[in-house]
Amino acid sequence: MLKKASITMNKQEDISTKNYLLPNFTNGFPEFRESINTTKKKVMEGRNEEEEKNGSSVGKKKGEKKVKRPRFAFQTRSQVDILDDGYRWRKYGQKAVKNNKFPRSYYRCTHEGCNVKKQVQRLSKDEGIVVTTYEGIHTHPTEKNSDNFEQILSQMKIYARS
DNA sequence: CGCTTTTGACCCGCGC
DNA sequence: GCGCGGGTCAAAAGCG
Repeated sequence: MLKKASITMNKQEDISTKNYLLPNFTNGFPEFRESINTTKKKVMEGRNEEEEKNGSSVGKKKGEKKVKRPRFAFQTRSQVDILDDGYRWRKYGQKAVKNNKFPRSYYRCTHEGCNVKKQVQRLSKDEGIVVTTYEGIHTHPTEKNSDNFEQILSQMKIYARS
């Protein structure tokens, strides 16, 4: 309901988020980078690998091909959950987590063959902190170039690459 | 009208 | 084996 409209209206917030994000990437927050390495290491170890579901009905879950699906998590200071990164996301689930009173939302990229998923969670401690976790790499170009968020995505792709 | 969101049910891995 | 926590499905509602 108040998703992209809010983002558009809260453009200022997005700018703040950007300014908050980019220095983390370039200058490097120790915790941040460590988190990235941890995530990447886990992915490299193959701890978490998922099968790509593709054109089959229910019931086929295990024993399929294992696709390395790099995950990347970062947190932003924003009052809006959804950050418009130029891709189109379809929400497919929402679940409440144990330690946080705010639910976690699950999104999936609406593109044929693009199995990128994203989950957004807001911390109950700080309402202004939103944790966004990307999973997978987009295999299609960005539709919009509305924001400089594309650069951030590029950074994320670089980190998630290998 | 075609799409996304909503929301409860289902499923799965894991710990007890 | 059962319950719990977390992730996904799918049917129906909602909205441009």
